[in-house]
Amino acid sequence: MVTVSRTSSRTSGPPPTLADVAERAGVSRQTVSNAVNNPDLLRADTLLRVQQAIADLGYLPNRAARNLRTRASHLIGLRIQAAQEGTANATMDRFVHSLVETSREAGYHVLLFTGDPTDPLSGYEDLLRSTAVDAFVVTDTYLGNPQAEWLDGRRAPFVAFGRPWENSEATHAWVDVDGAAGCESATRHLLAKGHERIAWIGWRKDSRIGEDRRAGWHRAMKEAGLPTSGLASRVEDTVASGREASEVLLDEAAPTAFVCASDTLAMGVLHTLGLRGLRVGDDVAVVGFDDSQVAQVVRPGLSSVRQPLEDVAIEVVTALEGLLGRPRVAQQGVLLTPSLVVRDSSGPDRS
Amino acid sequence: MVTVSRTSSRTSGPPPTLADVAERAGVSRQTVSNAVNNPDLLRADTLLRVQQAIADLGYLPNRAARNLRTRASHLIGLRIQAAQEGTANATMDRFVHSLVETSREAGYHVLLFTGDPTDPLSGYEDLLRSTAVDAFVVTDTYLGNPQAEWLDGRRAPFVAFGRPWENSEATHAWVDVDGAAGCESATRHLLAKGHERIAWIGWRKDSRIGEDRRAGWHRAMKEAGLPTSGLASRVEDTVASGREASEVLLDEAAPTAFVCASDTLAMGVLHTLGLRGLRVGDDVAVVGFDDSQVAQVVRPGLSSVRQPLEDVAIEVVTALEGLLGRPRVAQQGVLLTPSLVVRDSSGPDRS
DNA sequence: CGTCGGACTTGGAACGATCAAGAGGTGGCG
DNA sequence: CGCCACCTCTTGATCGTTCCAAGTCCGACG
Repeated sequence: MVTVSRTSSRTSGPPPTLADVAERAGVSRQTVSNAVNNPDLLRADTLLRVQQAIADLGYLPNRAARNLRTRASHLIGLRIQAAQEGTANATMDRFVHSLVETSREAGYHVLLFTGDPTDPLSGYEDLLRSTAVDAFVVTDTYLGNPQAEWLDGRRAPFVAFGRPWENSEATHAWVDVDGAAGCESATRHLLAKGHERIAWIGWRKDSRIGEDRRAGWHRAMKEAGLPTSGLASRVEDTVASGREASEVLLDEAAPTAFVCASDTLAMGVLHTLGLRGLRVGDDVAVVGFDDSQVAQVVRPGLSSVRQPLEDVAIEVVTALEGLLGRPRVAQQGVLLTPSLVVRDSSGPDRS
Repeated sequence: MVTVSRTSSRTSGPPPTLADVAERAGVSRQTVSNAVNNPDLLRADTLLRVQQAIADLGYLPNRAARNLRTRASHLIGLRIQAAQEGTANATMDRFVHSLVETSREAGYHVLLFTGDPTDPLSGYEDLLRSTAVDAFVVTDTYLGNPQAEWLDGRRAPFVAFGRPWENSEATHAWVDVDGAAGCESATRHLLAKGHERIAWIGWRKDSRIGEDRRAGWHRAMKEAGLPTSGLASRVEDTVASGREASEVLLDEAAPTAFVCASDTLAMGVLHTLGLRGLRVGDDVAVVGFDDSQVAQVVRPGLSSVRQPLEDVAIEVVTALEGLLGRPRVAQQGVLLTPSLVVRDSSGPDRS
């Protein structure tokens, strides 16, 4: 088998530098630099000659040298959680993919790091002070984000995926998904099918995200003139909790449908229905949140609210470009609306 | 609220440099550098004085400068796939977490990048030539890996997660999980419960990984003196394929248990059993592969072969350290054994 | 015809760290 | 006493790029 070199036939020696290109093209270093960074400054024929030399040698600027001179790394730091096997993981995975893709188009790469789970700040500081990254994407805001305040104080550019719940006067850029709108549309979807007793299973009251999603369910019910009392349950985000909560609700409030704050909880509901011999969709409808892998492969398919993570990534990168570019373009908050993926667990229209 | 600065009370100005520390400690730049990189070279009292100055100023070496001088970035490149919603994603997610964690302990960070999905090489070249990363972790080896040959040709350090199936004389470092052993132990597990007609649902014949896993099932069956003919099916890795394959197998070969090459296929089997009113575990046992999120939350729980991804990450990083360290320590291949996670889909012992 | 302005190019310095080699002091040994 | 080895620390050069200010060339204009 013959291996064809992709760009140049040079045997692998030390990589070519700006000076090598300059010599070959018969110009100076600076001219080559301009050819790369400000092509407009060169006469057309000179530019062409330089570009040819660059192609011949397979030249690419040395990252470290450029970073040192320009005081920028073109890297974006993203802290990921310790591997907790949960739905949140898969969601984050989708987001990371989109972020990497979008960042690349903007000329940035994504650097992953971890930190002590109990300390929201660990990991950030070292990267910042060693000038390893230009900016951060902060996602771990589920329990407030001291990161925001701290990074702000350090004048470190960052964009948060997640609203500043605690501090409504926060001035940093953020992008978030309107969970309330998602649950509202899920509830409306069930109302349109003829359900009237729709229950909510969400997270404990100290979860701002959980309460936000619950508000969407509540709003839709009130607008339809339906009661909500006794129809809501707030528990841990586990399958077992979802199962237990749905058992209690079925016994005490006899709902015909469930809207859940997560697919994990929704799976718990499906377990309960299975145990009681109730048909999912036909007897009791269920809608989850996150459109996880699980929702897609379980039988019957689980209707679920899907976050537009690709769009979130795009907005995050746009905000980053605003923070890092010249001139600085400040951006406040962006709220995106999720969509509902309908599957069989929604059931048929009720006559 | 009072914000307490974590390390120093300096107002955020330009970050301190080696020279700043040197001046404060009353020594030269080089001495500070040695204090950081080769503390043994300093006299104890001098070292203490320098360390105090470092702490006072909150000094951290500038990454770009160090990278330029040492010709190393302390970054490891990892190419991730375009977001295909599949079980493989979640597996990769677990691996990425472990890799980031382990790399950090070895002084490396993980840089994510993407490439044209149809071109296994795209993305690698630019990072390599711009000296953005020191090495790669190659995971996308499911369809052979021309990457290995190409990177080898470039003398680019890399470690593959996945065996060089095509080229058994490949000399690069790799780490892989023994899928055959996993499926063998899954099959043995079912044999021990008293099953005799155990079917296999795997991937199409051109998948080396799929054939390897199948070999484990085959070996266990042969060792038990049981027939395998008519009990194997090879299909696409989708839930629907798993459902269809299991229907055919049940009709034509009446197996009492299934071993599957993936949780996705196993989910298809569960669907079939549900549709036919067969009790999972009690009537027909099922074992999947990957221990995905799905296996954990479905009811009844799906027994599954779990890859030791944390250990894979450790081995990968060890191999990388061998490649990048001084002296170079060559490492060939490492094969790790997965474990079986038993859940209710295994069913009770058959009398 | 001389000078001026604009377009383009050039050499030198700087970014902040490490490498290589040298300087100063102390002690041991012939 | 003198030489050398050793330990400790310092000095100058360097990595490859971009910034800065000065230089060259050309045609145009007074």
